[in-house]
Amino acid sequence: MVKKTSLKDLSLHLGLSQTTVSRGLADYPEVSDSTKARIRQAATELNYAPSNSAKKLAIGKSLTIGHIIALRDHMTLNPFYADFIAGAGECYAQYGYDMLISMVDPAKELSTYRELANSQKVDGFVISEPTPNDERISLLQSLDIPFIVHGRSHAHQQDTSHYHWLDVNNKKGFEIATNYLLEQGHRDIAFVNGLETMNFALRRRQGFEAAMTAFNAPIREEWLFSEDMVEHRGYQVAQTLLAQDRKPTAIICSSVLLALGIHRAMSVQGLTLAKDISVICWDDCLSAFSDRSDVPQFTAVRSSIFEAGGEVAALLLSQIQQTQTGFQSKLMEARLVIGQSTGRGPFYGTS
Amino acid sequence: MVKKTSLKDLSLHLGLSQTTVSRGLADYPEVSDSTKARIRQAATELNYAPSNSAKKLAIGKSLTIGHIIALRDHMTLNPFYADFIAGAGECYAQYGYDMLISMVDPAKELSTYRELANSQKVDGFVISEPTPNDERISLLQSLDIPFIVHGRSHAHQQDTSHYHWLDVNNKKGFEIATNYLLEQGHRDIAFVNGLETMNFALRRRQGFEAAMTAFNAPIREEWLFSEDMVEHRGYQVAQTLLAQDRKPTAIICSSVLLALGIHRAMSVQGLTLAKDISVICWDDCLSAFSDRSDVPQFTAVRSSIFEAGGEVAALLLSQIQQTQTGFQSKLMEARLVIGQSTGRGPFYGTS
DNA sequence: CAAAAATTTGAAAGCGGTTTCAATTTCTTG
DNA sequence: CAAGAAATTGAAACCGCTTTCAAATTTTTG
Repeated sequence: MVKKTSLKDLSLHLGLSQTTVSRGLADYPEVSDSTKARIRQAATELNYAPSNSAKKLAIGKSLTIGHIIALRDHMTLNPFYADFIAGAGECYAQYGYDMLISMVDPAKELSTYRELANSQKVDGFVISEPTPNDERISLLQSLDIPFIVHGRSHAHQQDTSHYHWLDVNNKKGFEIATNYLLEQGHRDIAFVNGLETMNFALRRRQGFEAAMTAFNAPIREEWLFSEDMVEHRGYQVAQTLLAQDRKPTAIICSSVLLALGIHRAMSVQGLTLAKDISVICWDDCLSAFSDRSDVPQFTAVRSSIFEAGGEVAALLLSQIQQTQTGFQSKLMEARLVIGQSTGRGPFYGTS
Repeated sequence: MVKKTSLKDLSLHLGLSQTTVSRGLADYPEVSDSTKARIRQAATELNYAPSNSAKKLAIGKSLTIGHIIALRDHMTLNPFYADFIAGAGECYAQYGYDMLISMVDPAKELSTYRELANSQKVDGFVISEPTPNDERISLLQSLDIPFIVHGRSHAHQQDTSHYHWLDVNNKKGFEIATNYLLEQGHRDIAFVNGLETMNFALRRRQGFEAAMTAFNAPIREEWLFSEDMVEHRGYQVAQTLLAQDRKPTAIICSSVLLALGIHRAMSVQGLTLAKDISVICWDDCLSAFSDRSDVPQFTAVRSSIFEAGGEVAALLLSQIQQTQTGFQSKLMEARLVIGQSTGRGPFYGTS
């Protein structure tokens, strides 16, 4: 391997001081345009590339954001998280930041945060999937390192002034969806939620219940589900629902995968989407699952998790770069997109 | 924020030289046990954490592996890649390495490799989804930086001595699968492959054809498909197949998503897996799609892409750490796991 | 017990940038 | 044209760690 050219080499070659060369490359105003030009040319000629670690050491920052992922018993990255990271990564690249991803044993999760922060490997963190009363939040607060949470932690719910977050309006999203079904004449609506240990699922349920209650539509306990959001579970839940005497005329569910499973169960029974049962799902716009057709298969409440990743990153970076910034958190709105999976219900035009 | 304790602070506090403290912390043999103990205690007391960038600068390595992901028109991370990364990340963590993920515009892909290598942000790269005659390979070779390819690039096919790779035996995997179907008495076998612009898909096709030919079973052109591996495409292809007069008795396909789509199309027509049509798919054991039941839904050729990620990482690290290592590439074998989607065909027991 | 060997410790020179503060050169202006 | 202002450039300190080479101390040995 050829010896790398350092700033010193470059300055020697140019007959300038390291100072000037450094400034020239960083486009400082006090360097004359002519020398800047010379410097730049020499830099490309000698194929100069600044050493990252030297720079980091000098400026005392890492220009790196950390994402720590706890791998619970080899359960790997879920596809939601992958999209989220992709969105964030795109933003980092734009601002010249790097993304450090650390896969760790859950037992070592907290110590990894501590280590990355102390060794200054990262300038900030993104926390995903906050749990109720998340320990990571208090840890990072005590370490006094910038971070942002994607979603909200229960405990800190009322007092949001203590940490930055970005969340999507889960409640409103499903409130709108439920209202749409109600307006279309549905009353018997089943709700297949994600696991309600997670904050977003709770909020979605609140949205559903708020809409139903406001409309005076009955909520049937046996039509409420809190499931792992995978195809298989959707299939099973739908089987259960379809085996009952009284079947719902509409189902609202928390993920496209669940919707696919529900659809499969319907197909097996010869039932058709929209005509027999209307289905609305929450769609995180995952690249892997989106059908790119003009009229989407499923009517859905959409909120791109990729975009969310980008927003989270942008918020965090602005927090890091500005010395004194006002408190910034952000609630994104999801939007209802009508697809082919919903139709009119028996009470259409009644109200 | 409290001022971080540096090595100097620590040595001053201990009344020792930085040299000794540094050695003590790194567990060098020439430091006496008693001083080591003192050093360690003081380190924890003062909450000392070494600066990463200082270390990197001193040793001239980054202890970081780069994964560069080109985001083609906002198409985000595919779930395969996410699992792969998770596997690799776990390995890196074990060896004290970090993983740097860079999402870039495809136009900037090559320059990003160059920049990361030159600025010494990374000590090596993992290349995924090699294309025929991949430019990245020649670039990294010329940059003289360690790297490993997951999969193989066409051009370098015969001459594999030029770069390290890890691949799964795609050909043999589907050869075995096809043989299984043939033994079970199937002859009319359709093949729904991934896009055959990709090397792995080509190899799978070779496996299919080899088995069919060896068995003297006819290959029907109109039963060969090369598709995007998404649920929707599986559905459509199956619809086409099921609309023909002569239907296959078995379908072999390149992904679980395709299999799900095929299954959906069958359900719509009232057809049952195994009984009416047998389906075998390639299963990358993605955490998101695996059904955790004892008897899996689909008979499949399995090869964990998570594991592959780990192996790739391990191979690369050993390459980096050993000064002089023999050439190491690795071919992993996939294994056939019988599930509920296959049954006997019309020619069972004939041969 | 002195000399040689082994064990510990330390001073100082990097690693490759950034940045402060001073020095030099060039440009204005009375 | 000399003096002051403005524009450029540079010397050297510093970021925090590793490592070479020398020095000091302790142990072993004849």
